[in-house]
Amino acid sequence: MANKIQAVKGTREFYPEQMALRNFIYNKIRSAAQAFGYQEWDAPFIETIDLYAAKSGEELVKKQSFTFEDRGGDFVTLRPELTPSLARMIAAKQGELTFPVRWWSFGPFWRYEQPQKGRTREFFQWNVDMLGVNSPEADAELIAVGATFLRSVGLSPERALIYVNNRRLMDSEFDALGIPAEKRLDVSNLVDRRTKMEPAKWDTYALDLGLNQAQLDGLKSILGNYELWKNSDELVRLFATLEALGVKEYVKFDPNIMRGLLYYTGTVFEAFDTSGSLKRAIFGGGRYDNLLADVGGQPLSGVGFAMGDVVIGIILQEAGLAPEFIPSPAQVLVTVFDEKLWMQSFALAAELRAAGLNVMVSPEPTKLPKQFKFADKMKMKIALVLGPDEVEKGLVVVKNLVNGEQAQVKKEAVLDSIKSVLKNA
RNA sequence: GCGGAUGUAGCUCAAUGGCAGAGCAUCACACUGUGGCUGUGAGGGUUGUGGGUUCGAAACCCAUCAUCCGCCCCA
Repeated sequence: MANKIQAVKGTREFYPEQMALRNFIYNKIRSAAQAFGYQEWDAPFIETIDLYAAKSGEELVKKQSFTFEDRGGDFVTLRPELTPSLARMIAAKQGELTFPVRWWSFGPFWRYEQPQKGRTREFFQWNVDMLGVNSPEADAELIAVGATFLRSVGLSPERALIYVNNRRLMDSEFDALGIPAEKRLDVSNLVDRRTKMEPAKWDTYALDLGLNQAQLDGLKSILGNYELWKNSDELVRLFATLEALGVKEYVKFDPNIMRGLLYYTGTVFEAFDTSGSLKRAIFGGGRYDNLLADVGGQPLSGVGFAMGDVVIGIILQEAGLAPEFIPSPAQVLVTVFDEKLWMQSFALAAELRAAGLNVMVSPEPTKLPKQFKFADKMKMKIALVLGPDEVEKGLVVVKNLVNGEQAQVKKEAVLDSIKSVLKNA
């Protein structure tokens, strides 16, 4: 056991059961994105370190990404996020793309962080972006894509909500309090930490940052004011659009949602599970301006969000919303009676596959009970038996494994018999 | 990078210094043309690894590795 080579820390091993969940998520993601006309795309999994260093800061890249020197002496990074690649690819074809661009992607990402519940070093992430339009109505569409996904996996608004805020609104509120622009990053961090700290310590922290008591009281008043969105034309339009799009029940205004200051400039949003054991965001995103500035494109506004597969996977399992795992994609087993009749079973299976069925045949002439047990474990629906009696008369036994009923039918009628059993199963 | 917990059969876990066990799973048989249910039996262990204390260690001590949980961070 000690000599076994273990999987790299934080990587994922997808046994068929986990793979089924991943594919379930993928299929729901695809449906939600395509329902709004988004196109699937992807970028390289490996990029030069410079692509991230330019925007994200070198320390972040070196500490929290998988970076190594390739055989040619170049430093490359396993992609920790998709946005820089998106920016480059959009900029490269900015003159020929049809705007607004609506793109979505689902693929692997890597971050060199300490694994814990809901976080791994290797994960799959759904990215959805709309580029080339700057309007609250576009923001609402992205939120609606996310809400459509939540609804499609069975997460009701009682179970999951998308909290929305607006950076411009908060900036003007901070201005009104006399908080200088250079303190905004600190204040954003302060707001982000509010739920994690004890109130008294949070107050001290705020005063340490240089806020005066009046500003602190004003800040608390803002963060407790859930009607504040009415002061923002953008948010008023956003919520009107969400109502028209039929997803308003999934969305709540919350002045505590900040998402840092790195590149969000307008609407920001984060989805949370409201009743599970995980306090991590399901997905998050917002509006960003000047996405292409660092990669040499013309200014272009966009809105987008990202969702990792790990947190949503845990939530679906805890909520009992993960689909039942069906081990075998084949619903029909053609049993092998004995070595003499073995090839007849293979031939029958081939006929059935040609007719479009998924069919398995035992790869060895084992005892019938063993073959039936196998079919049972694989949750197969039908077993066929080709014994000496049947072969002699041109018959096949079709057994319904769900209710145990079986019948001898003519070989030509096997397909119809199977289809009728499957229809009723 | 920091802190806490846990490593015993394939899995979930007992055994608190004195013979390493149970349940589930696996396999066989009851049942040589039929799965699930039941019964009987069998196989399966360098107690994560290395060292130390002891007449004696799964247990106590040290180190190490791994996993989980949290902090930091979260592009």
